[in-house]
Amino acid sequence: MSQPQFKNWQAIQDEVLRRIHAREWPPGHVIPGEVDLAAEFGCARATVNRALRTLAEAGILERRRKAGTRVALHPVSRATVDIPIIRQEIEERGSAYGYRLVSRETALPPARARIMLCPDTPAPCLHVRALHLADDSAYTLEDRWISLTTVPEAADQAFDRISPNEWLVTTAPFTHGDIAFGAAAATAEEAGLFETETGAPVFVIDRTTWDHARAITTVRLVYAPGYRIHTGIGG
Amino acid sequence: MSQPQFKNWQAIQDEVLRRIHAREWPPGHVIPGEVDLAAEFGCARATVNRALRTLAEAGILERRRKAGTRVALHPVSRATVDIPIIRQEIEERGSAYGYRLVSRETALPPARARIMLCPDTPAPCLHVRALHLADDSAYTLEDRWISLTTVPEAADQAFDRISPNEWLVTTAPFTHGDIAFGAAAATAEEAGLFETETGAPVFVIDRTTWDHARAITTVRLVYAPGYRIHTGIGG
DNA sequence: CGCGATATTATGTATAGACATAATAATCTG
DNA sequence: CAGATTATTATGTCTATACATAATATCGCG
Repeated sequence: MSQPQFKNWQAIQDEVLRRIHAREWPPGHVIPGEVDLAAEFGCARATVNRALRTLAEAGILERRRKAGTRVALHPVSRATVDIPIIRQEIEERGSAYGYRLVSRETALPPARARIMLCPDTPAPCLHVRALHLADDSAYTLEDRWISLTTVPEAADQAFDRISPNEWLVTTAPFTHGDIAFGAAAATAEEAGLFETETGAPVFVIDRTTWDHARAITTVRLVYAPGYRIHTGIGG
Repeated sequence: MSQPQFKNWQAIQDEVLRRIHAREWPPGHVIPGEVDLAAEFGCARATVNRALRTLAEAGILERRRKAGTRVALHPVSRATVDIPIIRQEIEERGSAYGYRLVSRETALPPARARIMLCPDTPAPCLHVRALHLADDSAYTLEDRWISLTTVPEAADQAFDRISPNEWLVTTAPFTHGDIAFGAAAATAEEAGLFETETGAPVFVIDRTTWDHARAITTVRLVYAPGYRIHTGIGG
Protein backbone atom coordinates (compact mmCIF):
# COMPACT_ATOMS: atom_id res chain seq x y z
CA MET A 1 0.00 0.00 0.00
CA SER A 2 2.41 2.63 1.23
CA GLN A 3 4.11 3.43 -2.05
CA PRO A 4 7.44 5.29 -2.00
CA GLN A 5 5.47 8.39 -0.99
CA PHE A 6 4.64 10.78 -3.80
CA LYS A 7 5.09 14.14 -2.20
CA ASN A 8 4.64 16.72 -4.93
CA TRP A 9 1.93 17.14 -7.53
CA GLN A 10 4.26 16.55 -10.46
CA ALA A 11 5.27 13.17 -9.10
CA ILE A 12 1.60 12.28 -8.73
CA GLN A 13 0.93 13.47 -12.27
CA ASP A 14 3.77 11.30 -13.54
CA GLU A 15 2.41 8.28 -11.67
CA VAL A 16 -1.08 8.85 -13.07
CA LEU A 17 0.36 9.17 -16.57
CA ARG A 18 2.36 5.99 -16.03
CA ARG A 19 -0.78 4.07 -15.10
CA ILE A 20 -2.59 5.41 -18.15
CA HIS A 21 0.23 4.49 -20.50
CA ALA A 22 0.70 1.12 -18.82
CA ARG A 23 -3.01 0.45 -19.50
CA GLU A 24 -3.71 -0.01 -15.80
CA TRP A 25 -6.23 2.74 -16.40
CA PRO A 26 -7.37 2.29 -20.00
CA PRO A 27 -9.24 5.00 -21.96
CA GLY A 28 -12.72 5.51 -20.53
CA HIS A 29 -11.79 4.05 -17.18
CA VAL A 30 -13.08 5.89 -14.14
CA ILE A 31 -10.14 6.38 -11.83
CA PRO A 32 -10.39 6.47 -8.01
CA GLY A 33 -11.61 9.65 -6.37
CA GLU A 34 -9.31 12.29 -5.02
CA VAL A 35 -9.66 11.20 -1.41
CA ASP A 36 -8.75 7.60 -2.25
CA LEU A 37 -5.75 8.65 -4.30
CA ALA A 38 -4.63 11.05 -1.60
CA ALA A 39 -4.77 8.20 0.90
CA GLU A 40 -2.89 5.87 -1.44
CA PHE A 41 -0.20 8.40 -2.28
CA GLY A 42 0.07 9.64 1.27
CA CYS A 43 -0.58 13.29 0.52
CA ALA A 44 -3.30 15.92 0.83
CA ARG A 45 -6.31 15.94 -1.45
CA ALA A 46 -5.40 19.39 -2.74
CA THR A 47 -2.17 17.96 -4.10
CA VAL A 48 -4.00 15.22 -5.98
CA ASN A 49 -6.46 17.84 -7.20
CA ARG A 50 -3.69 19.96 -8.66
CA ALA A 51 -2.23 16.97 -10.49
CA LEU A 52 -5.55 15.80 -11.92
CA ARG A 53 -6.76 19.29 -12.76
CA THR A 54 -3.62 19.96 -14.77
CA LEU A 55 -4.05 16.70 -16.66
CA ALA A 56 -7.66 17.60 -17.36
CA GLU A 57 -6.56 20.97 -18.76
CA ALA A 58 -4.18 19.09 -21.04
CA GLY A 59 -7.04 16.94 -22.29
CA ILE A 60 -5.77 13.66 -20.82
CA LEU A 61 -8.51 13.33 -18.25
CA GLU A 62 -12.16 14.29 -18.21
CA ARG A 63 -13.60 15.41 -14.92
CA ARG A 64 -17.20 15.97 -13.92
CA ARG A 65 -18.60 16.68 -10.51
CA LYS A 66 -20.20 13.73 -8.87
CA ALA A 67 -19.48 11.56 -11.91
CA GLY A 68 -15.76 11.42 -11.13
CA THR A 69 -12.61 11.44 -13.23
CA ARG A 70 -12.11 9.26 -16.28
CA VAL A 71 -9.34 8.75 -18.77
CA ALA A 72 -10.26 10.57 -21.98
CA LEU A 73 -11.65 8.30 -24.71
CA HIS A 74 -10.19 10.33 -27.54
CA PRO A 75 -7.20 12.16 -26.18
CA VAL A 76 -7.17 15.19 -28.45
CA SER A 77 -3.65 16.45 -28.80
CA ARG A 78 -3.73 19.98 -27.55
CA ALA A 79 -0.91 22.05 -28.97
CA THR A 80 -0.15 25.49 -27.59
CA VAL A 81 1.26 27.79 -30.21
CA ASP A 82 3.09 30.96 -29.24
CA ILE A 83 2.67 33.79 -31.72
CA PRO A 84 5.34 36.31 -30.83
CA ILE A 85 5.99 39.75 -32.27
CA ILE A 86 7.42 39.30 -35.75
CA ARG A 87 10.65 41.14 -34.99
CA GLN A 88 11.19 38.96 -31.95
CA GLU A 89 10.47 35.83 -33.97
CA ILE A 90 13.04 36.78 -36.62
CA GLU A 91 15.70 37.78 -34.11
CA GLU A 92 15.25 34.53 -32.21
CA ARG A 93 16.08 32.68 -35.41
CA GLY A 94 19.39 34.50 -35.33
CA SER A 95 18.55 36.65 -38.34
CA ALA A 96 18.86 40.39 -38.76
CA TYR A 97 15.47 42.08 -38.68
CA GLY A 98 14.46 44.50 -41.40
CA TYR A 99 11.28 46.47 -41.99
CA ARG A 100 9.77 48.26 -44.97
CA LEU A 101 6.47 50.08 -45.25
CA VAL A 102 4.67 49.18 -48.44
CA SER A 103 1.53 51.29 -48.30
CA ARG A 104 -0.55 53.31 -45.87
CA GLU A 105 -3.95 54.85 -46.47
CA THR A 106 -7.26 55.62 -44.82
CA ALA A 107 -10.18 53.91 -46.50
CA LEU A 108 -13.39 52.02 -46.01
CA PRO A 109 -12.45 48.39 -45.39
CA PRO A 110 -13.51 45.71 -47.86
CA ALA A 111 -16.11 43.12 -46.89
CA ARG A 112 -13.75 40.67 -45.18
CA ALA A 113 -12.21 43.31 -42.90
CA ARG A 114 -15.44 45.25 -42.46
CA ILE A 115 -17.24 42.28 -40.98
CA MET A 116 -14.56 42.01 -38.32
CA LEU A 117 -13.98 45.70 -37.55
CA CYS A 118 -17.27 47.52 -37.98
CA PRO A 119 -20.12 45.09 -38.65
CA ASP A 120 -22.82 47.68 -37.96
CA THR A 121 -21.96 50.80 -39.91
CA PRO A 122 -18.99 51.22 -42.26
CA ALA A 123 -16.32 53.45 -40.74
CA PRO A 124 -13.02 54.64 -42.15
CA CYS A 125 -10.09 52.50 -41.12
CA LEU A 126 -6.35 52.70 -41.51
CA HIS A 127 -4.99 50.24 -44.03
CA VAL A 128 -1.28 49.49 -43.62
CA ARG A 129 0.77 47.02 -45.57
CA ALA A 130 4.32 46.35 -44.47
CA LEU A 131 7.08 43.89 -45.15
CA HIS A 132 9.16 42.18 -42.48
CA LEU A 133 12.58 41.01 -43.60
CA ALA A 134 14.97 38.43 -42.20
CA ASP A 135 18.55 38.95 -43.36
CA ASP A 136 17.33 41.19 -46.20
CA SER A 137 14.95 38.63 -47.65
CA ALA A 138 11.18 38.88 -47.32
CA TYR A 139 9.88 36.99 -44.30
CA THR A 140 6.24 37.97 -44.00
CA LEU A 141 3.86 40.52 -45.46
CA GLU A 142 1.58 42.23 -42.96
CA ASP A 143 -1.73 43.40 -44.41
CA ARG A 144 -3.56 45.19 -41.64
CA TRP A 145 -6.74 47.19 -41.08
CA ILE A 146 -6.88 49.27 -37.90
CA SER A 147 -10.13 50.63 -36.49
CA LEU A 148 -9.77 54.39 -36.12
CA THR A 149 -12.78 54.54 -33.85
CA THR A 150 -11.13 52.19 -31.34
CA VAL A 151 -7.53 53.39 -31.86
CA PRO A 152 -7.67 56.99 -33.14
CA GLU A 153 -3.98 57.49 -32.18
CA ALA A 154 -3.07 55.22 -35.09
CA ALA A 155 -3.90 58.07 -37.48
CA ASP A 156 -0.87 59.99 -36.17
CA GLN A 157 1.52 57.13 -36.71
CA ALA A 158 3.53 57.02 -39.93
CA PHE A 159 4.51 53.34 -39.52
CA ASP A 160 7.60 54.01 -41.61
CA ARG A 161 10.05 52.94 -38.90
CA ILE A 162 8.01 50.81 -36.54
CA SER A 163 5.56 48.17 -37.72
CA PRO A 164 1.86 48.21 -36.83
CA ASN A 165 2.45 44.76 -35.37
CA GLU A 166 4.90 46.14 -32.84
CA TRP A 167 3.19 49.46 -32.26
CA LEU A 168 -0.16 47.90 -31.47
CA VAL A 169 1.01 45.36 -28.87
CA THR A 170 2.45 48.14 -26.74
CA THR A 171 -0.29 50.67 -27.45
CA ALA A 172 -3.58 48.86 -27.81
CA PRO A 173 -3.68 45.71 -25.71
CA PHE A 174 -6.49 43.35 -26.47
CA THR A 175 -8.81 41.44 -24.19
CA HIS A 176 -9.41 38.59 -26.60
CA GLY A 177 -8.86 37.59 -30.16
CA ASP A 178 -9.49 35.19 -32.92
CA ILE A 179 -6.88 33.45 -35.03
CA ALA A 180 -6.85 31.16 -38.05
CA PHE A 181 -4.11 29.32 -39.91
CA GLY A 182 -4.43 28.38 -43.53
CA ALA A 183 -2.80 28.06 -46.91
CA ALA A 184 -3.26 30.39 -49.85
CA ALA A 185 -1.91 31.03 -53.31
CA ALA A 186 0.57 33.88 -53.60
CA THR A 187 -0.71 36.90 -55.51
CA ALA A 188 1.45 38.38 -58.22
CA GLU A 189 2.69 41.08 -55.86
CA GLU A 190 3.43 38.61 -53.07
CA ALA A 191 5.22 36.35 -55.49
CA GLY A 192 7.43 39.25 -56.46
CA LEU A 193 8.28 40.10 -52.87
CA PHE A 194 9.00 36.49 -51.92
CA GLU A 195 10.88 35.74 -55.15
CA THR A 196 8.60 32.89 -56.12
CA GLU A 197 5.89 32.35 -58.70
CA THR A 198 2.32 33.57 -58.72
CA GLY A 199 0.07 30.93 -57.20
CA ALA A 200 2.83 29.40 -55.08
CA PRO A 201 1.50 28.01 -51.77
CA VAL A 202 2.06 30.35 -48.85
CA PHE A 203 1.21 30.00 -45.19
CA VAL A 204 -1.31 32.52 -43.93
CA ILE A 205 -2.39 33.70 -40.49
CA ASP A 206 -5.57 35.74 -40.09
CA ARG A 207 -5.99 37.40 -36.74
CA THR A 208 -8.50 39.83 -35.26
CA THR A 209 -8.28 41.35 -31.80
CA TRP A 210 -10.77 43.13 -29.62
CA ASP A 211 -10.71 45.36 -26.56
CA HIS A 212 -13.85 44.18 -24.81
CA ALA A 213 -16.62 44.71 -27.38
CA ARG A 214 -14.69 47.01 -29.71
CA ALA A 215 -12.60 45.57 -32.52
CA ILE A 216 -9.05 46.89 -32.63
CA THR A 217 -7.52 45.44 -35.75
CA THR A 218 -7.64 42.61 -38.22
CA VAL A 219 -4.50 41.41 -39.95
CA ARG A 220 -3.46 38.92 -42.58
CA LEU A 221 0.12 37.69 -42.36
CA VAL A 222 1.39 36.05 -45.53
CA TYR A 223 4.62 34.15 -44.94
CA ALA A 224 7.43 33.31 -47.30
CA PRO A 225 7.16 29.87 -48.95
CA GLY A 226 8.43 27.11 -46.71
CA TYR A 227 7.35 28.79 -43.49
CA ARG A 228 6.09 26.41 -40.81
CA ILE A 229 4.69 26.78 -37.35
CA HIS A 230 6.31 24.23 -35.12
CA THR A 231 5.53 23.13 -31.58
CA GLY A 232 5.44 20.17 -29.25
CA ILE A 233 2.59 18.24 -27.74
CA GLY A 234 2.85 16.63 -24.36
CA GLY A 235 0.67 13.67 -23.50
CA MET B 1 -9.03 50.33 0.87
CA SER B 2 -11.55 47.60 1.50
CA GLN B 3 -12.74 46.99 -2.05
CA PRO B 4 -16.02 45.14 -2.62
CA GLN B 5 -14.24 41.94 -1.51
CA PHE B 6 -12.94 39.73 -4.28
CA LYS B 7 -13.60 36.26 -3.03
CA ASN B 8 -12.71 33.84 -5.81
CA TRP B 9 -9.61 33.58 -7.95
CA GLN B 10 -11.42 34.38 -11.17
CA ALA B 11 -12.68 37.68 -9.79
CA ILE B 12 -9.14 38.53 -8.75
CA GLN B 13 -7.87 37.57 -12.20
CA ASP B 14 -10.47 39.84 -13.79
CA GLU B 15 -9.48 42.71 -11.53
CA VAL B 16 -5.79 42.24 -12.36
CA LEU B 17 -6.62 42.16 -16.06
CA ARG B 18 -8.71 45.29 -15.67
CA ARG B 19 -5.80 47.13 -14.11
CA ILE B 20 -3.49 45.99 -16.89
CA HIS B 21 -5.88 47.07 -19.61
CA ALA B 22 -6.66 50.32 -17.83
CA ARG B 23 -2.91 51.04 -17.84
CA GLU B 24 -2.84 51.26 -14.05
CA TRP B 25 -0.19 48.56 -14.39
CA PRO B 26 1.51 49.24 -17.73
CA PRO B 27 3.69 46.65 -19.52
CA GLY B 28 6.90 46.03 -17.59
CA HIS B 29 5.40 47.29 -14.34
CA VAL B 30 6.18 45.26 -11.23
CA ILE B 31 2.90 44.63 -9.49
CA PRO B 32 2.50 44.30 -5.69
CA GLY B 33 3.46 41.02 -4.06
CA GLU B 34 1.01 38.28 -3.29
CA VAL B 35 0.75 39.14 0.41
CA ASP B 36 -0.05 42.77 -0.34
CA LEU B 37 -2.66 41.87 -2.93
CA ALA B 38 -4.18 39.30 -0.60
CA ALA B 39 -4.49 41.97 2.07
CA GLU B 40 -5.99 44.46 -0.40
CA PHE B 41 -8.47 41.98 -1.85
CA GLY B 42 -9.31 40.50 1.54
CA CYS B 43 -8.50 36.91 0.66
CA ALA B 44 -5.86 34.27 1.26
CA ARG B 45 -2.51 34.39 -0.51
CA ALA B 46 -3.18 31.03 -2.15
CA THR B 47 -6.15 32.57 -3.93
CA VAL B 48 -4.06 35.41 -5.31
CA ASN B 49 -1.39 32.88 -6.25
CA ARG B 50 -3.84 30.86 -8.29
CA ALA B 51 -5.01 33.96 -10.16
CA LEU B 52 -1.52 35.22 -10.93
CA ARG B 53 -0.14 31.79 -11.78
CA THR B 54 -2.91 31.24 -14.33
CA LEU B 55 -2.19 34.62 -15.90
CA ALA B 56 1.50 33.77 -16.06
CA GLU B 57 0.69 30.50 -17.83
CA ALA B 58 -1.31 32.52 -20.34
CA GLY B 59 1.70 34.75 -20.98
CA ILE B 60 0.15 37.93 -19.55
CA LEU B 61 2.42 38.08 -16.52
CA GLU B 62 6.03 37.12 -15.94
CA ARG B 63 6.94 35.81 -12.53
CA ARG B 64 10.30 35.17 -10.97
CA ARG B 65 11.10 34.22 -7.44
CA LYS B 66 12.36 37.06 -5.36
CA ALA B 67 12.16 39.42 -8.33
CA GLY B 68 8.37 39.53 -8.18
CA THR B 69 5.63 39.64 -10.77
CA ARG B 70 5.61 42.02 -13.72
CA VAL B 71 3.29 42.69 -16.62
CA ALA B 72 4.77 41.06 -19.73
CA LEU B 73 6.56 43.50 -22.05
CA HIS B 74 5.62 41.64 -25.19
CA PRO B 75 2.45 39.71 -24.49
CA VAL B 76 2.82 36.83 -26.92
CA SER B 77 -0.58 35.60 -27.93
CA ARG B 78 -0.66 31.99 -26.90
CA ALA B 79 -3.22 30.01 -28.87
CA THR B 80 -4.15 26.50 -27.86
CA VAL B 81 -5.12 24.38 -30.82
CA ASP B 82 -7.09 21.20 -30.37
CA ILE B 83 -6.28 18.53 -32.92
CA PRO B 84 -9.05 15.95 -32.61
CA ILE B 85 -9.44 12.61 -34.32
CA ILE B 86 -10.32 13.27 -37.95
CA ARG B 87 -13.62 11.40 -37.82
CA GLN B 88 -14.65 13.39 -34.79
CA GLU B 89 -13.65 16.64 -36.47
CA ILE B 90 -15.75 15.85 -39.51
CA GLU B 91 -18.76 14.72 -37.52
CA GLU B 92 -18.62 17.85 -35.37
CA ARG B 93 -18.94 19.88 -38.56
CA GLY B 94 -22.21 18.07 -39.10
CA SER B 95 -20.92 16.10 -42.07
CA ALA B 96 -21.14 12.39 -42.75
CA TYR B 97 -17.79 10.70 -42.25
CA GLY B 98 -16.36 8.44 -44.90
CA TYR B 99 -13.14 6.49 -45.13
CA ARG B 100 -11.19 4.88 -47.92
CA LEU B 101 -7.87 3.06 -47.79
CA VAL B 102 -5.61 4.16 -50.62
CA SER B 103 -2.51 2.03 -50.14
CA ARG B 104 -0.83 -0.15 -47.54
CA GLU B 105 2.63 -1.67 -47.72
CA THR B 106 5.65 -2.55 -45.61
CA ALA B 107 8.79 -0.75 -46.70
CA LEU B 108 11.88 1.08 -45.62
CA PRO B 109 10.84 4.67 -44.94
CA PRO B 110 12.25 7.51 -47.03
CA ALA B 111 14.67 10.01 -45.50
CA ARG B 112 12.06 12.35 -44.04
CA ALA B 113 10.20 9.59 -42.20
CA ARG B 114 13.33 7.60 -41.38
CA ILE B 115 14.88 10.47 -39.45
CA MET B 116 11.81 10.59 -37.23
CA LEU B 117 11.12 6.87 -36.80
CA CYS B 118 14.45 5.06 -36.83
CA PRO B 119 17.34 7.52 -36.89
CA ASP B 120 19.95 4.87 -35.98
CA THR B 121 19.40 1.88 -38.24
CA PRO B 122 16.83 1.63 -41.03
CA ALA B 123 13.97 -0.69 -40.06
CA PRO B 124 10.93 -1.79 -42.06
CA CYS B 125 7.87 0.30 -41.33
CA LEU B 126 4.24 0.17 -42.32
CA HIS B 127 3.26 2.78 -44.85
CA VAL B 128 -0.46 3.51 -44.97
CA ARG B 129 -2.19 6.11 -47.07
CA ALA B 130 -5.86 6.72 -46.50
CA LEU B 131 -8.51 9.23 -47.44
CA HIS B 132 -10.99 10.79 -45.03
CA LEU B 133 -14.21 12.04 -46.57
CA ALA B 134 -16.81 14.56 -45.44
CA ASP B 135 -20.16 14.11 -47.17
CA ASP B 136 -18.48 12.02 -49.90
CA SER B 137 -15.93 14.67 -50.81
CA ALA B 138 -12.26 14.36 -49.89
CA TYR B 139 -11.45 16.09 -46.62
CA THR B 140 -7.90 15.06 -45.81
CA LEU B 141 -5.31 12.61 -47.04
CA GLU B 142 -3.43 10.75 -44.31
CA ASP B 143 0.06 9.65 -45.32
CA ARG B 144 1.49 7.68 -42.40
CA TRP B 145 4.54 5.64 -41.49
CA ILE B 146 4.19 3.37 -38.46
CA SER B 147 7.19 1.92 -36.65
CA LEU B 148 6.79 -1.87 -36.58
CA THR B 149 9.42 -2.17 -33.87
CA THR B 150 7.38 0.02 -31.51
CA VAL B 151 3.90 -1.10 -32.66
CA PRO B 152 4.27 -4.64 -34.13
CA GLU B 153 0.48 -5.17 -33.77
CA ALA B 154 0.01 -2.74 -36.65
CA ALA B 155 1.22 -5.45 -39.05
CA ASP B 156 -1.98 -7.43 -38.35
CA GLN B 157 -4.26 -4.51 -39.08
CA ALA B 158 -5.75 -4.19 -42.55
CA PHE B 159 -6.80 -0.55 -42.07
CA ASP B 160 -9.52 -1.07 -44.65
CA ARG B 161 -12.36 -0.18 -42.27
CA ILE B 162 -10.72 1.80 -39.51
CA SER B 163 -8.15 4.51 -40.14
CA PRO B 164 -4.64 4.40 -38.70
CA ASN B 165 -5.45 7.76 -37.15
CA GLU B 166 -8.26 6.27 -35.12
CA TRP B 167 -6.63 2.89 -34.48
CA LEU B 168 -3.46 4.39 -33.06
CA VAL B 169 -5.03 6.75 -30.55
CA THR B 170 -6.78 3.87 -28.84
CA THR B 171 -3.95 1.37 -29.27
CA ALA B 172 -0.64 3.16 -29.00
CA PRO B 173 -0.90 6.20 -26.73
CA PHE B 174 2.01 8.60 -26.89
CA THR B 175 3.92 10.33 -24.16
CA HIS B 176 4.91 13.31 -26.27
CA GLY B 177 4.90 14.55 -29.81
CA ASP B 178 5.93 17.11 -32.29
CA ILE B 179 3.67 18.97 -34.67
CA ALA B 180 4.11 21.45 -37.49
CA PHE B 181 1.67 23.41 -39.65
CA GLY B 182 2.53 24.57 -43.11
CA ALA B 183 1.44 25.11 -46.67
CA ALA B 184 2.36 22.93 -49.66
CA ALA B 185 1.56 22.50 -53.30
CA ALA B 186 -0.84 19.70 -54.15
CA THR B 187 0.73 16.81 -56.01
CA ALA B 188 -0.98 15.52 -59.13
CA GLU B 189 -2.54 12.68 -57.15
CA GLU B 190 -3.73 14.98 -54.34
CA ALA B 191 -5.14 17.40 -56.88
CA GLY B 192 -7.14 14.54 -58.37
CA LEU B 193 -8.52 13.51 -54.99
CA PHE B 194 -9.41 17.05 -53.97
CA GLU B 195 -10.76 17.97 -57.37
CA THR B 196 -8.39 20.86 -57.82
CA GLU B 197 -5.30 21.57 -59.90
CA THR B 198 -1.77 20.34 -59.45
CA GLY B 199 0.20 22.86 -57.44
CA ALA B 200 -2.86 24.27 -55.68
CA PRO B 201 -2.07 25.47 -52.14
CA VAL B 202 -3.05 22.94 -49.47
CA PHE B 203 -2.79 23.08 -45.71
CA VAL B 204 -0.47 20.45 -44.23
CA ILE B 205 0.08 19.07 -40.74
CA ASP B 206 3.17 17.00 -39.99
CA ARG B 207 3.08 15.15 -36.71
CA THR B 208 5.34 12.63 -35.03
CA THR B 209 4.58 10.90 -31.74
CA TRP B 210 6.72 8.96 -29.29
CA ASP B 211 6.18 6.54 -26.44
CA HIS B 212 9.00 7.60 -24.16
CA ALA B 213 12.14 7.22 -26.29
CA ARG B 214 10.62 5.08 -29.03
CA ALA B 215 9.00 6.71 -32.03
CA ILE B 216 5.50 5.42 -32.79
CA THR B 217 4.47 7.06 -36.01
CA THR B 218 4.95 10.03 -38.25
CA VAL B 219 2.12 11.34 -40.36
CA ARG B 220 1.48 14.00 -42.95
CA LEU B 221 -2.09 15.22 -43.23
CA VAL B 222 -2.88 17.05 -46.44
CA TYR B 223 -6.16 18.94 -46.24
CA ALA B 224 -8.57 19.93 -48.96
CA PRO B 225 -8.09 23.45 -50.34
CA GLY B 226 -9.67 26.11 -48.15
CA TYR B 227 -9.11 24.22 -44.91
CA ARG B 228 -8.30 26.43 -41.93
CA ILE B 229 -7.44 25.83 -38.33
CA HIS B 230 -9.38 28.25 -36.21
CA THR B 231 -9.15 29.11 -32.55
CA GLY B 232 -9.43 31.93 -30.06
CA ILE B 233 -6.86 33.76 -27.99
CA GLY B 234 -7.66 35.17 -24.59
CA GLY B 235 -5.68 38.10 -23.29
C1' DC C 1 37.57 47.15 -4.63
C1' DG C 2 36.39 42.44 -5.86
C1' DC C 3 34.49 38.25 -4.43
C1' DG C 4 32.47 34.78 -1.82
C1' DA C 5 29.36 33.77 2.13
C1' DT C 6 25.07 34.93 4.15
C1' DA C 7 20.58 37.08 4.83
C1' DT C 8 16.44 38.41 2.81
C1' DT C 9 12.43 38.03 0.07
C1' DA C 10 8.80 36.73 -3.26
C1' DT C 11 7.13 33.00 -5.34
C1' DG C 12 6.13 27.80 -5.24
C1' DT C 13 4.02 24.30 -3.07
C1' DA C 14 2.09 21.12 0.75
C1' DT C 15 -1.50 20.39 4.40
C1' DA C 16 -5.78 19.91 6.96
C1' DG C 17 -10.10 21.47 7.27
C1' DA C 18 -14.16 23.64 5.61
C1' DC C 19 -17.82 24.96 2.56
C1' DA C 20 -19.70 25.48 -2.39
C1' DT C 21 -21.45 23.44 -6.47
C1' DA C 22 -23.12 20.41 -9.81
C1' DA C 23 -24.71 16.16 -11.14
C1' DT C 24 -26.47 11.92 -10.09
C1' DA C 25 -29.18 8.65 -7.16
C1' DA C 26 -32.85 7.91 -4.14
C1' DT C 27 -37.19 9.04 -2.44
C1' DC C 28 -41.52 10.95 -2.00
C1' DT C 29 -45.94 12.28 -4.01
C1' DG C 30 -49.97 12.72 -6.98
C1' DC D 1 -45.55 5.10 -12.87
C1' DA D 2 -44.15 9.90 -14.02
C1' DG D 3 -42.51 13.91 -12.15
C1' DA D 4 -40.86 16.68 -8.59
C1' DT D 5 -38.08 16.81 -4.32
C1' DT D 6 -34.36 15.64 -1.47
C1' DA D 7 -30.01 13.23 -0.35
C1' DT D 8 -25.60 11.94 -1.66
C1' DT D 9 -21.21 12.38 -3.65
C1' DA D 10 -17.01 13.89 -6.21
C1' DT D 11 -15.01 17.74 -7.71
C1' DG D 12 -14.06 22.89 -7.09
C1' DT D 13 -12.41 26.23 -4.29
C1' DC D 14 -10.97 29.03 -0.08
C1' DT D 15 -8.39 29.57 4.28
C1' DA D 16 -4.47 29.69 7.35
C1' DT D 17 -0.19 27.98 8.15
C1' DA D 18 4.15 26.10 7.16
C1' DC D 19 8.20 25.08 4.77
C1' DA D 20 10.94 24.95 0.19
C1' DT D 21 13.36 27.27 -3.40
C1' DA D 22 15.48 30.50 -6.23
C1' DA D 23 17.17 34.86 -6.97
C1' DT D 24 18.72 39.03 -5.29
C1' DA D 25 20.80 42.17 -1.83
C1' DT D 26 23.95 42.74 1.70
C1' DC D 27 27.82 42.04 4.44
C1' DG D 28 32.44 40.72 5.57
C1' DC D 29 36.97 39.82 4.42
C1' DG D 30 41.31 39.63 2.01
